[in-house]
Amino acid sequence: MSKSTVPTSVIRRLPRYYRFLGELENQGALRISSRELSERMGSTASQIRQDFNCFGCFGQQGYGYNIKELREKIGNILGVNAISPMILLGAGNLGKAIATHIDFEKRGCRLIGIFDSNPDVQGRIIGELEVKSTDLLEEFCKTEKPIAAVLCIPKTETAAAAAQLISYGIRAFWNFSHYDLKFEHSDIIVESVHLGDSLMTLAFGLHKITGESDSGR
Amino acid sequence: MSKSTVPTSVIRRLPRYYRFLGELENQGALRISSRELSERMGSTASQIRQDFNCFGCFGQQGYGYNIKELREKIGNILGVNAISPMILLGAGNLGKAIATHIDFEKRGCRLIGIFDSNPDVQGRIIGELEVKSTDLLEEFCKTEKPIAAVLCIPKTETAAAAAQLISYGIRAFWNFSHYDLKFEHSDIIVESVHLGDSLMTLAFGLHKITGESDSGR
DNA sequence: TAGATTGTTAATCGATTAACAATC
DNA sequence: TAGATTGTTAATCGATTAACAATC
Repeated sequence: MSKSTVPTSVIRRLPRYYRFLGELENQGALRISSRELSERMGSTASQIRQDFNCFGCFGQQGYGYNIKELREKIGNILGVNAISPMILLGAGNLGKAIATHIDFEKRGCRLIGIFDSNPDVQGRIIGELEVKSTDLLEEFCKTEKPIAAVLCIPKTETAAAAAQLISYGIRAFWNFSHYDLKFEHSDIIVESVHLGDSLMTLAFGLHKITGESDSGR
Repeated sequence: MSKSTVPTSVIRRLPRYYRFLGELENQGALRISSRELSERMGSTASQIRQDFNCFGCFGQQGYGYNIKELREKIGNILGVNAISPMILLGAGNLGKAIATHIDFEKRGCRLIGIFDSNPDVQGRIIGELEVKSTDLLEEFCKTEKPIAAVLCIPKTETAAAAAQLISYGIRAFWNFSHYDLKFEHSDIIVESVHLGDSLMTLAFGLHKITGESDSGR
């Protein structure tokens, strides 16, 4: 029975809590206080307690938090056990890397199909999946009912592909294309990873270090 | 002569402005008002004017902003012309994808070396670079003086590798490992891309859609 | 019980939005 | 000039931090 709406800022921190708690559990730790966790994670004890309280009372006064229990609860909130079937579009370098590098199962997802419009890559095996033609998408979605799609396709194709996928029942996108997906009046979920923007942010920092010479005044 | 300190929230929006302005320029548009840009980008005109004013006065009352000029100015702030030499560690699936998929040059960076500790991948060509042994790192850094490093290495190796690289003169990291790099008392720049966390955030949204059945009560 | 640490309210801080005078 | 739109200040909103009573 979660509080009405949990702020996105809190939700974005949950996977990180989950990771840190996992490590602590592996190290054999049983309990942790918000203060100690805050020191390890570089945040404040106050924020940690506030965050957890969005979902109910996980701790015990005078004791702290039970690591195993807390981790499980956060896992349940994130839905790591409610596996969602996903497909991936675009078996280029990036698509291949995502498909092989990410442990979908650990994160509440399962990759059940990979598609590419390029006949040259169709038929190749990535992980345990054979790359299929995008012509088979509609039929596949009808029978296998994936709920989300990873988009590793060029910017120019993204809008059309997303629209098509929605008509096939896809409700969420993990978007790696440089196109800014937006669906104003619908409940489609979009999680975008703009690698180019991320690198530019880094470049800005570098520029500040190095470029004390230029500066157009 | 930029204002004392620009908030990170603003800096993170700059690459996106840069992208949208690039598209407008390609479409042949000459000027744009903060209102029109806000509608295209899904933000507010107020925010756009505030953001730009962190760096000085880019527009003209009654007219709006000159697209070409504005884009150039943002590009200069981001440092897209002040090329920083970078190296990449870890030529696995992800490292290979980053090296080939990202246009570093467009974003103020140049990839000048790829390194991997695994002899099996050493010697392979990725893009235009040959994967080198990590044994050659120190010597390479001495002569080529890269300033930043992309980390596509396993979590367990990240802390040690980062410390080593800093001793070789590296000042910034584009971190794809699942390890949370932190350098409390130094001016090292870290831009982390936690793909796993990103997927989990998506999974949370999916869980909310699908999992109306369970919910611990 | 006394000490520790939570849950929760209140205070602060920063970021976003609104408003409007300045000005092209 | 009149209309449009910025630059900038003020108001609002949300998120973070501090404080402390509740309680294990």
